[in-house]
Amino acid sequence: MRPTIYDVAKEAGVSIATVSKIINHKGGISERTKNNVLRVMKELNYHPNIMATALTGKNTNSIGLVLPDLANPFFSELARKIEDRGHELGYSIMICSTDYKKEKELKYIQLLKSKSVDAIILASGFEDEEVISRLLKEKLPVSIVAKNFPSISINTVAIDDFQGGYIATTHLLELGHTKIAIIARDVYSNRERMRGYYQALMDYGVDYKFEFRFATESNVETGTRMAREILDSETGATAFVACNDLLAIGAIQAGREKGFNIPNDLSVVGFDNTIIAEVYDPPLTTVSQPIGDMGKEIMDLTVAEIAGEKGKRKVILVPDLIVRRSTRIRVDEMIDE
Amino acid sequence: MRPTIYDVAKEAGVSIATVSKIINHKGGISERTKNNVLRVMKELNYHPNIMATALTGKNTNSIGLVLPDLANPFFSELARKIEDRGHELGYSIMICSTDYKKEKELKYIQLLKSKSVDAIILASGFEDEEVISRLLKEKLPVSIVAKNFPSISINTVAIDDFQGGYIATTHLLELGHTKIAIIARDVYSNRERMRGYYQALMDYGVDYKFEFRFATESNVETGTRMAREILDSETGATAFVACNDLLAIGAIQAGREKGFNIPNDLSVVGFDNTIIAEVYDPPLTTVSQPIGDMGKEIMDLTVAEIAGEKGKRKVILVPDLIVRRSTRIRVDEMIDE
DNA sequence: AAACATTAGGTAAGCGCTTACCTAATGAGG
DNA sequence: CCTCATTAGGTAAGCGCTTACCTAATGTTT
Repeated sequence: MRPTIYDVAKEAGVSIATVSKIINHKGGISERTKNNVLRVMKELNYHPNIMATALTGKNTNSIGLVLPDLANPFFSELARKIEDRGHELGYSIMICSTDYKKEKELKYIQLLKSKSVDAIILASGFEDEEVISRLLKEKLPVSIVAKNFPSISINTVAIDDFQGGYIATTHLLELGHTKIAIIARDVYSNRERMRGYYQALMDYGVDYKFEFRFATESNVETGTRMAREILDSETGATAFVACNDLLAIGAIQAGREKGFNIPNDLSVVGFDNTIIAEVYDPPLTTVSQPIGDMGKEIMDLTVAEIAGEKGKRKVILVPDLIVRRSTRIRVDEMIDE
Repeated sequence: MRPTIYDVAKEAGVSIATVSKIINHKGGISERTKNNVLRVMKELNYHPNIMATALTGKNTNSIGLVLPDLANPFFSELARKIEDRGHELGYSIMICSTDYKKEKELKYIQLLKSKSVDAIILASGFEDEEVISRLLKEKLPVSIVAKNFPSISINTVAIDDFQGGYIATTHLLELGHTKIAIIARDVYSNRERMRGYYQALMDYGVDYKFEFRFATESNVETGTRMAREILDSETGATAFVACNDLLAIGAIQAGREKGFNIPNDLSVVGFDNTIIAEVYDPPLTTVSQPIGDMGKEIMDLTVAEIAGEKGKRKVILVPDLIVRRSTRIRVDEMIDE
């Protein structure tokens, strides 16, 4: 069996209280005794039983992370950063993937609570504010990353989606495009990006309308399907802003189906700057969410809240446009003809 | 505060023992009492405190997963499957990324032990058998996925890497290639794949030699660098088998640098069939590890071991060649000239 | 109807740890 | 040399739960 505090106490010839005080760095113990006990702990390879510690009201040093899909590169990169910062700070992470299903969100939150995690980090997803606000009623610290609920007071790290949509669109606008379509899902962040997109269009005085429909999923096929519809329509498009890299790749594929060269005949900007954007051919121009910073920040905020620091904060990071080779100055159609 | 078993007992007018027996489906309780207690539990929204349960020697229903890098698509896809199957079976997963560092492996294993996980799943990595065999000394169930230690008796799910290397190479051979180079890292699985590669070359009687060096990392740049060296060398190559998709993409990029068309002038087969292979242009011909099956199998094996089923098993899955568009029949150089 | 088996439920110890409170020993102040 | 702080360490209760063992009240058997 694993050694317990009793084994250490007996071996060191002291009481368990003394051992406990040493473990917890409480005072009132002489250097001599302390060193001796420490030595015995080493010898026995003693490690406190976290369950027992947690039972007495202390923390479990574990944090739950609830996200839509761990297999999605954006979330796995984010999870990795959160994990790293968590470990630095002494916390382990339990990950749950919800597939954007409300019932799973509820189920996993319940599960994490019953595991006595010290806090829960919610990443994106969670269209339903009720889930959140119910959760907030309890004393359990909760924070949100990669998504912003403007109306809820909760530790948050997110990017400015509006600005992301704005800079993506502006980039295309400055390249001379006017027929710029957008592919987005019906979720908060995407809607914000669309607002940025419309704003940019307005600011540049371009009046482009196309028959917009929300994408239902975040994958390549959906992107292809959506882009194909737009390309086939009356209005057409010479550029796309896609609300994530997978959709962007779908759009590129739709363009290629039609024999377009990317970026010469069709420009596409993605979103998220996942490894896929980097690796794709052509490498994607994309709006980069600073995943590393987000992960670190949210972990720091969360741990601060666990530690009892009360002020809630919202950290809005600014997205960055990474210009690669999927976008290009628009060659005027007239010249071609 | 969260309600405890005492609250439920008092509210239902029974003793805590009765409540406990109901929770654990032990007999000796009348339907009437049982239903009443169940009702009270609902009302109070009671959930047993897992820490307390674990303290009395029962399981924590959590499993540690130690893998090299959660941000790597292969591992995040695998982790997702493991997570899903784990949740189905009632287990939560704690993930730790080691970056292939032995010290982190040790550290995280220790951490997971102190968290009282019911079992640990080791995914790939772990070049050092000693880490494993030391771990096996303890009663804690340990299993390995995506890697095989032939000499150690331990629950294992892996693919037949030798065969994977063999079919990748054979595919290229049958397309008429003879100058087939391989890009691999110095880890067990890659070495096995190389064995398969050499075997295939032998079986087809081709005698191609190039100056082989191990890749030091698994990323696109490294792949590019390795491929460039080979392409620039005296011997050259018309095809590559790369030991993962990222390296494969690197090789393709090296080819393109030289003005090669893929697959016309250079064929490349990857390994792992991650989302990147699917999404890349051209889509990668790659050896597919059945990630879903691996995840499910390893979880099942692990849970069986927790449940006390003793027979250890090694499940070797067969890899599958997914032919896409990064490989092509070799057009004879003579014709070109 | 006596003797016993069954059934339903309760009592209390113990899992490994923290902590409020207690005690003994040492040293300082007068 | 006595009193009182101070310091080093110990005692024991309690965190929420499980479980071996016990008791009381039924039902069965002859």
